[in-house]
Amino acid sequence: MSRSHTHVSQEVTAQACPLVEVIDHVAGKWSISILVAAAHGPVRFTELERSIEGISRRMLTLNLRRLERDGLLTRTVHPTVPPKVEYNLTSMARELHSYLTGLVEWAERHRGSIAQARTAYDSTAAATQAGQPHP
Amino acid sequence: MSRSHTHVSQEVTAQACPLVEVIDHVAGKWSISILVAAAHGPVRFTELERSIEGISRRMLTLNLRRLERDGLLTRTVHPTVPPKVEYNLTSMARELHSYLTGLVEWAERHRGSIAQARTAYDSTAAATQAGQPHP
DNA sequence: CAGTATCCCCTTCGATACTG
DNA sequence: CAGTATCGAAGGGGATACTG
Repeated sequence: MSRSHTHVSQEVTAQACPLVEVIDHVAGKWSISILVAAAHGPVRFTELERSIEGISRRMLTLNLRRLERDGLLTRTVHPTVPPKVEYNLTSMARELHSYLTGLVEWAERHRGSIAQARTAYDSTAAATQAGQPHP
Repeated sequence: MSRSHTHVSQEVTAQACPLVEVIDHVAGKWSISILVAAAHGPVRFTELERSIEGISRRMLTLNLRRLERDGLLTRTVHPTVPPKVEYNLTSMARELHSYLTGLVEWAERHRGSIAQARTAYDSTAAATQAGQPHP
């Protein structure tokens, strides 16, 4: 996304770091899963990989790096063999955590209603214009 | 190791509406902007288009449809000329709204710290491996 | 164990143009 | 006003293979 017209003069941090981008990083589906999964304490790479259903190693790494860069996660490497890397939430991220769990709990509570809403919407669309992708 | 093993995944994904997908729809950057912008009352298409900085008409339409399909927005067409379409949050979405504003306020509060964290991270990486992230 | 690197598909998104 | 249609560029994301 490129800024089309911006109030360029004053807040440099706002320029370097648009709100929408922060939200995008923090509220992406993998970010949320990672932050929630990492909240209960130091967590290792493979733990995350196993506990987050459907994430690939690549996506996990990418998101981990981005969250670390944004100051939401700390990454601690223990110079042992085999290597051991632990991730923790920063205090900033711990503050975020309650909103995220609120969101996740909301999603759990309403998952059923949403599924129903979709079915209803799809059948309405089918009745209206009789052109649905094959079931 | 199944302590803190979340029971939300396996059998639920068998259903049509995985949790991660719900979260993705509801917490995407445009979805959040739209839901927050639509919270204060009936809002029209062009109002949204103008109030959400950086969104394209296409993205607005796509996200609006998806939110409507998921049962988070109602779309009311007034058969006048010129046409008038109003969007409202459903009660389900109104419940979501507090978490979303919490998130947005968090992002506003910490935008500066995040920008700093990025700068720090980037200079550390540059010092460590003399290789900048791809421009 | 904890990643990187590479290939490649497929979705996302912006730009633009057209319509009821 | 409130969309829909189409195109082409960008990059998200999976599969796989390799490394310190």
